[in-house]
Amino acid sequence: MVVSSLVTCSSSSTTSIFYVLPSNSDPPYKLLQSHPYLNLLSQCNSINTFKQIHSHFIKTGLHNTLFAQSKLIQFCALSPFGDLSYALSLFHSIPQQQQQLNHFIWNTIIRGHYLTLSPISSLQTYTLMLESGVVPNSYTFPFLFKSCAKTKATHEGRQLHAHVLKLGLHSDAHVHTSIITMYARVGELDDARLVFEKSTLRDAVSFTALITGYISMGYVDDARQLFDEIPTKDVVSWNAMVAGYVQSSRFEEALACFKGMQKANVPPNQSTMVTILSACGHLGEIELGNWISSWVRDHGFGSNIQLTNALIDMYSKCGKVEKARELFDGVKDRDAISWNTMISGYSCKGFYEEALALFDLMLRSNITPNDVTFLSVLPACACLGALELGKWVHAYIDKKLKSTSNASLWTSLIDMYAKCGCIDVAEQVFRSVDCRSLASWNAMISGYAMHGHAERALDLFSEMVDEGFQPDDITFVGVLSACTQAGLVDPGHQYFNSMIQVYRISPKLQHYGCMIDLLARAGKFEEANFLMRNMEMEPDGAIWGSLLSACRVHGNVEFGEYVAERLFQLEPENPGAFVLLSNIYAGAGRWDDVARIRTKLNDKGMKKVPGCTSIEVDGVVHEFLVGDKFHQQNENIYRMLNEVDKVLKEAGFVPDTSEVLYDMDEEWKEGALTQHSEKLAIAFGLISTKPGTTIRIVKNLRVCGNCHSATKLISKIFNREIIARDRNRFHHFKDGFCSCNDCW
DNA sequence: CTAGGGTTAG
Repeated sequence: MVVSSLVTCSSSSTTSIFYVLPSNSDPPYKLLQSHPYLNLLSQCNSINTFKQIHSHFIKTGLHNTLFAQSKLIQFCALSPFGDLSYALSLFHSIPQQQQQLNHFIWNTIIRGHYLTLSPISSLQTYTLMLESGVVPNSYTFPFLFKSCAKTKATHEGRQLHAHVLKLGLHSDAHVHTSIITMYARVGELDDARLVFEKSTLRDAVSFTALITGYISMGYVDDARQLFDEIPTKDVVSWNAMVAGYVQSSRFEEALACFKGMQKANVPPNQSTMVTILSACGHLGEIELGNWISSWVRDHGFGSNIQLTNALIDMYSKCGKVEKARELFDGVKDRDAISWNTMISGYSCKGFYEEALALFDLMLRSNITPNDVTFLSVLPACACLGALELGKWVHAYIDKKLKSTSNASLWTSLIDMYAKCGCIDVAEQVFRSVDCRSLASWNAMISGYAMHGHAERALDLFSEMVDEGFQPDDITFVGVLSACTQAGLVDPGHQYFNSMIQVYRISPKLQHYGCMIDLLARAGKFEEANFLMRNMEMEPDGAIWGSLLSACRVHGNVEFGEYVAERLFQLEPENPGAFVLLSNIYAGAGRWDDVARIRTKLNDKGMKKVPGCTSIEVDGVVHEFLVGDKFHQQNENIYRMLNEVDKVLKEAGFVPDTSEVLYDMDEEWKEGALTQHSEKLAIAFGLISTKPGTTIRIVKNLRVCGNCHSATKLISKIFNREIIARDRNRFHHFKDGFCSCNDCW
């Protein structure tokens, strides 16, 4: 509709290009500008105050002057305290004859529509303006072009461009630049360049408009070439270039550009610093970050919310999360970005409980969360196993953010459900997503893999390929780990080879890691060793660790000693390697060696990472450490533990004590085993949920053989499904069996 | 009396 009316108006306007000379009876502007009531308007900060001022205008007869009317309309249409519909009713109360005399009012209404996020109404107002016989001037066009840019109205933009040429306004600097910006923003770079090159107007502003276009399309190097041609670069052109590098993740170059700016003696401003802080965060450049922090303080920008948000982001990305929180707490008027930045800071650095606590505070403070919020909250739910909260977020997204077609959000939901043990719900979400992204396929495949559903993972991989998706390196991490979890040696080899030969993906350390783990678990230590020696990179701690753990399963003391020695060299501070080796010795009954390792550990002052299991009950996450006695319900939990042990004993359960680190007497070992964190969490689950309810727990370490056997029996005797996530994968315990088939 | 280019969270 806009298109056709523009076309008709454009032809009619060609026949009527003449300017109506102002012939109204307004007093001279100077006289009115100093009128006390007009000064009142500039200080007005609410619509009620405005109405009072308006009534004064009426009482004094001032409202009959076109100038006063235009000022009233200006306030209503443009002020954040204004009201566009009020502006429109004022506008319509002006007789058409009078309207025709005044460009200012039309231009203001067009701008008002643009500001109230209704750019189409701007264009419609423009057509009304033409129909009324008013000839647009150079002030009319910039906001029209901005409106076209915002709605990607390329066709309308071209027509407006034609109008500008017919009216001879193309040599006006403002109009000229806004045309370049329009073409650049709708993605018509060639046209933007053409307009730029045809004109002799080549100042920093028009250059920067074009440069920004190139940057937004990802052509940063072309942008740089243009940038170097700018005769005198001002602060905005420098800012655009610096931001260009940041937006394309070229952070070092952003900092280099910033140095160039300082060398050129162009003082940075707040925009510069916001952008540079982002680069500092990504690079971990805390020193420059600190310097900017002082700059902000010294320039009196301490209460600038954008700068403070950028500082919060920089500090948390550099690992100074507490410093970030201090800044956050000091902000008076936090905006949504402040909250999201802080949550994100916690979540990215692994402070999941803090992230969720802040999210809770955010909701209590009546701040509306958005998709960015949930992209931090969902991974925290996933890692903590906070399923109830995750479900709440899902419902919220369904209700309020359904229109947000943010693909990452659905991927995060799939990942959250998978990691919280609900693989079937993860699948439902996956199936319900309209526009599946590569990431969502990857999340689903990895989800199946960590639940030990190798077949479903591999089927999904085929389905994905059939639908024309090109798998990436992350896809193959999922596929290969599915093979590893299920012990599928031959298929594992086949996928590994097809990754390299068919999909031309060069294997990364993680892929080799899966293969080495797969071979070692199958007891094929020679093959595993061969692969490790022939890969292009050095094995990391995770690979040596998986080998060591396989040695423990297969009781391979000799190779285990060799592997442990490598691991000690690589990660001297990691107690896990000592613990595993000691377990290997214990399994072989070599208690002298167990003692030797223990002494080594003590000499180094290292402590085993304490086992920790969390369980969510009624939306609250409860954490249990080994031998924890600090829970509110401690007595009831231990009463339940005794009950569990009694029932297990009656069922003929004999604890296997070979995995205990220290060579103590057998009775003590048994005592220590009963206090493993997963058993505490399960006991708490048994007393605090209804009979028959599924119990879901998350453990920070791998589950030990003893707890694994015990949990299988508990699932049968207490008739509970128990879904346990350990460091490596999921275990679904049901009716005395586990989904991992005792292989993990 | 109005109008052109740059800014942060994922």
